[in-house]
Amino acid sequence: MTQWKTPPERSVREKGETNGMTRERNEREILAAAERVFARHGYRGASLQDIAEQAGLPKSNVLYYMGSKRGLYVRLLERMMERWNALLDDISVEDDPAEVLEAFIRSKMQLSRRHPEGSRLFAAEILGGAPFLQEYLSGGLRDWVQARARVFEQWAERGLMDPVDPVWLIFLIWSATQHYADFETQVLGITGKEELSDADVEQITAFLTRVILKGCGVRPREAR
Amino acid sequence: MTQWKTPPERSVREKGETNGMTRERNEREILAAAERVFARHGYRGASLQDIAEQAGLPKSNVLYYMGSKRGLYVRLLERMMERWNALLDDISVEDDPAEVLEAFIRSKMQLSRRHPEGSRLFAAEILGGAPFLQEYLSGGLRDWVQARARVFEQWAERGLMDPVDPVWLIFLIWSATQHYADFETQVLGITGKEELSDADVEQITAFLTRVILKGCGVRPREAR
DNA sequence: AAACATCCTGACCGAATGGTCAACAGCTGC
DNA sequence: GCAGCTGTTGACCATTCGGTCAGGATGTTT
Repeated sequence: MTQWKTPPERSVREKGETNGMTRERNEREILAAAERVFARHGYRGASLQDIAEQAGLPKSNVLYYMGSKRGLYVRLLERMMERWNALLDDISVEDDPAEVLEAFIRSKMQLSRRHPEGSRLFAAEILGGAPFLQEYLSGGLRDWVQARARVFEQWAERGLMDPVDPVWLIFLIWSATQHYADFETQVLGITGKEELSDADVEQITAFLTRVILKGCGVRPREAR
Repeated sequence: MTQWKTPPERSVREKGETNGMTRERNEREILAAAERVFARHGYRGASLQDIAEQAGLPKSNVLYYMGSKRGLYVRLLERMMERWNALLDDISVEDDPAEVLEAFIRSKMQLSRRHPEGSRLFAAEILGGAPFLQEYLSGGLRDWVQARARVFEQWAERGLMDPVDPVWLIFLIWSATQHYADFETQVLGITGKEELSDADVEQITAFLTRVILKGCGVRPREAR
């Protein structure tokens, strides 16, 4: 006969909660905890035990909701890709380069700031050779980059900016903004700050905008 | 009585090799394999079994040389820090900003290119909250950054460059160059290349130098 | 050739891993 | 009030983890 422990003192579900509410709350809690753990330790290094503890649930419950470690991870990646795809969705040659570039830098910076764990999760996936995202990188994201690169080139032809390689420019903006999420620990350690305030972020955004726009010969609107 | 397997077909050591040679060769092999695996999967996600297989040795042998997983990891980090510290070792206010910034960008780019695994290992450590490097970040590296920031500020005072925040400038250069090691998978996926050639790297270096120097108002020597 | 140090490695260990399952509890619709 | 989903969870499993160790193999020294 199996020896059972004493029954649990309390269920995780709040007393008056409906089923749907419980699911929603627990899933949210699990996804948040998992994003932290996967971002910090990568796919292999993350453990369901750790995720479960941070979500305040038993490990079995995490598997009940998410099915498997792999499924949970993929779901997090997809959520992050959606956020990314919403960025700078429509630009055209008719737009003002200064406005578009500043909007790009600003919204990318906000993505890093609003979802630092997601940004780091993405970074960890790439560092590990992007086993789950390779298709996306050479597919959807590639098209995204190429389309915007085209617009940059046309701006250059019209003399609105220097004829720099547009793909390297996109990578430059990407890396500079991504850095503040991925390397937050380093930035804080070196600056001696405890956290980056809204004012800090605004200052960094202004710095990046100024240097990058000037660096590729884009004149701010009012200067034309 | 313990049941022994058939004796090994061949020892790892080559037949005529002296002891010292063996140690050197095996340690080199282990460090290279470990750098790859730690970079890809982070500290927790890396397994000694995996490292041992990639080094072509039994797991016990890895532990014989390196003592422990932790020790191996720390040794790799220290090796990478040495490489980093050798960068841009001495600059002064009297130097030419254009020369120094270009040298900084170029040497940092080469570090990413020559030691991509080491760069990624470093990135993974930071992503994980820098449990082994926190002290270094808020100590030695902080001083390194502050010292160079001082010089940048003095250049700005002398009108040799725009009065931009020097720390954000260092981070910009850092992130832009680091990106090509850490996100190599992404860069290759998006550009559709199989690998970055020397010519590609030269082109990127020139692009970054041009944009960043122009962006913070540094005139190349010949233009003064 | 004997004595000694270094090198090598399979067997083994306790702990932790992702995942399954059966038993139970609570809300929901009839 | 009762049947049937939905939610909950401890026990359990095979595998892998980092690490230890004994004992054999090889190289070096005398």
